[in-house]
Amino acid sequence: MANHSKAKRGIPPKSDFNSWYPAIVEIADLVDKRYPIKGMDVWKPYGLSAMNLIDQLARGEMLRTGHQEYRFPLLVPEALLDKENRLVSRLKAAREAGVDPSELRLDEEESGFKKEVYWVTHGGENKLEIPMFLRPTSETPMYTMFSLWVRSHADLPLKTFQIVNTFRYETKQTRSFIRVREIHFFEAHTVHADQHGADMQIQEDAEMVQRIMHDLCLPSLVSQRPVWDTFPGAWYTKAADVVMPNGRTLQVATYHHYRDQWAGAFDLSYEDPNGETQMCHQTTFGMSERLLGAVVGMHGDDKGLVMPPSIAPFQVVVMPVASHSDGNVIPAVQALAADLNASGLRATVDSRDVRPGVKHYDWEIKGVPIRVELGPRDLKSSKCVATLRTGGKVEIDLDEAPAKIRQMLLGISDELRNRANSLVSDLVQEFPIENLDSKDNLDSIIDEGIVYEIAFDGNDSDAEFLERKTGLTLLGECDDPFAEPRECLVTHNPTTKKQYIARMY
RNA sequence: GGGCCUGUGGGUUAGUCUGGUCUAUGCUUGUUGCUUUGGGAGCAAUAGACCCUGGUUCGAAUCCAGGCAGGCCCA
Repeated sequence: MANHSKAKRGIPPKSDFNSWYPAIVEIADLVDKRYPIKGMDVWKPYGLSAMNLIDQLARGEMLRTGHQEYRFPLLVPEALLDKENRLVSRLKAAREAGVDPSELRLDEEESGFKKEVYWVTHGGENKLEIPMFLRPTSETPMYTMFSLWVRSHADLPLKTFQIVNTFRYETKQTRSFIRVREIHFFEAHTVHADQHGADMQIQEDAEMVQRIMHDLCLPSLVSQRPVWDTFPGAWYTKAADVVMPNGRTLQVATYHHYRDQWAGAFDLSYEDPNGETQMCHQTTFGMSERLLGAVVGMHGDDKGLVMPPSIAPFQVVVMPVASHSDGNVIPAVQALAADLNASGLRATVDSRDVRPGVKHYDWEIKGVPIRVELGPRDLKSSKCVATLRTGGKVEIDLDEAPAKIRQMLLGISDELRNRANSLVSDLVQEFPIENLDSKDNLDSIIDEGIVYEIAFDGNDSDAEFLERKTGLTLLGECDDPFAEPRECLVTHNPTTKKQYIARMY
C-alpha cells in the first residue's frame, strides 16, 4: 500500500527497537531532540507531564515514609569534590588491595570523576579563584550541610529528598531519557544513628521501588551490584533493572548503603544519649527520567506509545463525532469530560475540527489508555463508545461512564503488567551451557538480545573471565537465590547464588 | 578508549562519486480558501533548505581541512 508508512506516521516497527525508540519519543511529542547540545533534549508538554506524574509517584512514597523535600544548589565548589575524591580513591584502593579502608592513608590520587562533570570557571569575565562544577549527584553538597544540621541523636533519622536536574558530561552515544547529559533526577538521602537504622532504610527503599514499578506496570530485576560496580563510597549498591525489548537492561533505580564511610569524609557525627560522639550511617536512593524511558520501551508498540494509566497525562480523551450535524454533541461531550474529571480521572476533550480518524491516530501514538467517542447516534441511546489502547471497543452507558472507565483503566494496568511479564519471561533465559570451557566458541550460543540467568559465585577475576567470554555484563546477585544449589558456571562450586548477565544500557 | 559513516525547507528525500545543467527534485507538513467530517478526505493557492568556519577554483550543495551535531561498530 502506497500510504503504508504514512499510516503509521513513519514509526519504524518495534521489532527494530534501536530505530523505533528514538523515533517514537519525538513522534509522540515527548521531547524535541533538535536542541543543539548533545544529550540535552527539550521536554515538550506531553513528555513533561508524564514525567511530572512519575515524580508525583516518587513524592507520594517519600511523604508516606516520612522524608522531607529539600532543594540544594546546582553548583558545587571544587574543594568539596576533592574531599569526595579522596574518599572514593581510598575505598577504591582498599577494594583493589583487599584490605580494610581504614588501614589506608589518604592519598591525592585523582579519580576519573573530574572528567565527567561540567565546570564553571568564569564569573563574567573574571576567572573564578575556586572553580565550581555542576552537580552530577548531590552527596557532596548535601553532606556538607548535613554535618552542620546533625548534632544530636534527636536529629536522627534525617530523611531527605530532592527532585532536581543533574549533569554529566557524557562522551558516549546519548539516547533520550536513557543516557543524557542533563538528567532529571530523584535522590533521597538519609542519615541514621547506626547501621541498623540504615539497614531498615534500605528495606524501605526496596519496597518503594517495588510500589513504583507496580504503578508503572514494569517488572524489574533487583540485584546487588558486584563490588567493582558499587557506587563510589558505598558499602553496597542494589539496583533495579528493567529488561528492554531488545534484551538490554536499563538500570532505573539504585539504593546504596554507605554505612559510616561517607560520614568519615564529611565529619558527620552526633552525640548519643550517653554524651559520646558517634559516626552517622547513611543511605541514598536514586531514580531518574530513565523510568520514563523504560515505560516507553516496555509498553509501546508498532502504533506508538502505551501509557500506563498511573502516569498517562490524559487517561481518557473524549472525541465529539459528527458534531456539525447535531448541536447537542459538543455540550454532551463537555459534560462527560467534566464528569470524568470530577471523579478524579484525567480526561480531556479533543474538539479539533479534523476527521475522527486523525484524532484516533494522534491519541493512539501518544498512548492514551482510553478514547471515548460520542456522537448523535450515541446521544439517542445515552451511550458512548470507548476504545482501549490495549485493544477492543466497548459501548458504555453515559451515567455509568466514570465508574466503568475507572474499572477499565485498572484492567488496562493489569493487561500491561501481563504483557510486560510475558515479554520479560521470553527475554530472560537460562544460560544454554553448563560450564564455560575456554575452548568453547560462544558466538553461536550467545544471543545478545537475551538476559541470561546463571549460577555464579566467583570472584573478580572469575567475573572478568565470564564477561570477556560472553561479551555480557554481570548485573549482580539477586535477592531470590536458587532453591537448590547449582554448579557455578565458572568455578564449578555448588552455589545458590542467582545472577544475571546481559548487555546493559 | 579505538574505528567507521552521515549532515539539503518542520519531517523525509533527489542531486554529491564525475564541480558549471541547482535560481535545488518529489512526497509530507504548515498557512489560506471552499467542499468535507462515526478510523488518516479532496481541490486550489501559498510558505519553506544545501550544518558552521576556512581552503582549492573563473566557478562549490558537490572537492579538502577543522569544528559542531547525529548515527553505527568494536573494546
